Amino acid sequence: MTQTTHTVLLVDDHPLLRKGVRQLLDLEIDIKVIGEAANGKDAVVLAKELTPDLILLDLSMKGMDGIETLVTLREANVKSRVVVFSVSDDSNDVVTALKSGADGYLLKDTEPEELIESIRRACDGKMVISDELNEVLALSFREQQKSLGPDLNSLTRRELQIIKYIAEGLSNKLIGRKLDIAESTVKVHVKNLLKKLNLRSRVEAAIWMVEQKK
Amino acid sequence: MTQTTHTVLLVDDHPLLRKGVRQLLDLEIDIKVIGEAANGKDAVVLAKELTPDLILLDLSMKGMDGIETLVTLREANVKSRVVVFSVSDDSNDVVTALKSGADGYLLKDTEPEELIESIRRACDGKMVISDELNEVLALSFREQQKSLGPDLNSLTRRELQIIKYIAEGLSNKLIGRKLDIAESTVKVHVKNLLKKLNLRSRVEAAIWMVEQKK
DNA sequence: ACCGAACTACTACTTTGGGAGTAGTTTACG
DNA sequence: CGTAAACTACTCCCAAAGTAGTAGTTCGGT
Repeated sequence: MTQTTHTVLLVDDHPLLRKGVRQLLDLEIDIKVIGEAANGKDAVVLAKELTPDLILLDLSMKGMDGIETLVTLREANVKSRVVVFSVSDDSNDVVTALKSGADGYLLKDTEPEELIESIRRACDGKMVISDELNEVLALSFREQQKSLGPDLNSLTRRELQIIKYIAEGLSNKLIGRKLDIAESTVKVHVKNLLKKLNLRSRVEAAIWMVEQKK
Repeated sequence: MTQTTHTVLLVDDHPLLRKGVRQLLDLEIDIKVIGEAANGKDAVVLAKELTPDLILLDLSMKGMDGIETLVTLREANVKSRVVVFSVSDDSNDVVTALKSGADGYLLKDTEPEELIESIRRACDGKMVISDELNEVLALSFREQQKSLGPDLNSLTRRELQIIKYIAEGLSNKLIGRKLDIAESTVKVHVKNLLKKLNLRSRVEAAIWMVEQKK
C-alpha cells in the first residue's frame, strides 16, 4: 500500500488547542499540518492557497463562526474535506454542520489515537462521526419528520441574522445599526422573512424564534 | 526577589488541550505542572494529594462538571487557588463560577503569553479575569437589578390577559375584540404593563412571556 | 456572457404601536 | 362615606412597522 501524506489545515481560535493538536499530529509520519488559522477569514484564504487534504474546523469562533466558514469554503469551491472539531454535542450544531457540507464531526474530547485514525479515514473519503453522537443524530432525524413546515434553513444568511435580532427585541433601526445597513433595507428583509415563514408580524417572528431555540 | 515555583494542576477532559497547555507551561521555569485530571473526581483526589498552588479547571466536563468540582474542592477545604479555564463567555457561567469561589476566569482563546502571566498573578493571590469578560460582567450586574424587579404577580388581571395575548402575537385591535373592549383601552393596558415590567415594546413583552412559561 | 439569487437602498403610503393626558365607572376596603 | 385601584374610553401626536414597487450591485453557476 502506498503511503501518501495527508495535509491538514487547523482552524481554531484557541492557540493552545492548535498547539496540542499540532504536536500530536506531527508525531505521525503520514500526516502533515501545513497551516493554522485562528479565524474564518484566514481559514478561507489559507484553504485556497494551500489546498489541504483536510480542514479541521472549530465551530465556535468569534467573527465568522465555524458554520459560516464552512459555507464560505464550499461556496469558494474548496475541494478539501472538512471535518468539524467541536466541544458541542448539541444536535443542532451537529446537524447544521453536516447539512452545510461537513465531511465529519469530531468532539474535542476524542482520544488522540482516535483523532488520528479519524483524520486518516476522513482523508480517504470516509465520513467520520464521533461515536457519542450516534444517538444524537438518530434523535434529530425523528425531529426532522415532524417539522415539515418551512424553517430556519429556508432563510438567507441576512434574514437569519435579522430574525435573531428581532427575537432579542431590537427595532429595525437598531438592527440596521448593528448590521451597518439602512433601516429601509432591514424592512425589506423583515418583509421577506415574514412571508417565507408565513408569519404576520415581528412579534410572531420573535415568539416563533424563541420557541424554536428552546 | 525570590523566584518561587508555582505548581499547577490541570483539570480538563480534553487530552489535547491538556497537552497543549502542559507543553506551554513546561517552557516556563517558574511554573510546574504537577498533575493532570480528566474529570472532577480525579481532580479532587489529586488536589488533596498534591496541594498545588493553582488549579486550572475546565468548566465543561462530563460527569461532575467544573462548577460541581469547584464546590467540592471548596467543601473539602482545598486551599489551592482555582482558576476556571473555559470556552464559554456566557455571563451565567462566569457569574456562577465566581459566586462558587473561583479565583479567576480565563477564556481558552487567551493568548499563551497572557495565560502564563495570568497564572503567575493568580498564584500571587490576585483575581484574574479575561479582558473580554469585563463587558459581560458589567451587564450581568444590570441583569441582577432587573431580576429584582416585579414579575407577573405585579400585573393586574387585565394586564395579565393582555400580555398573554401579546405572547400569542395578537395585535391590539384583535385583543380588543377578544376581550370586548376598545383598542384604545388595550393600548392603555399595554402601556401600563410595559412600564411595570420595564420593557420597551410588545416584542420584548412577548419574548419575556414565552421565556417565562417554559 | 448571461441569468438568477441575495443584498442593498430608495420613495411613498398605510397601519400599528406607544406615550401623555383627561375622565367616567365600578369595586373593594377602612 | 370616602378613597384608591382597576378598568374603561377618548383625543392628540409621533414613531415604528409593514407593504409595494423600482433599481443598482455582486457573485456563483450554466
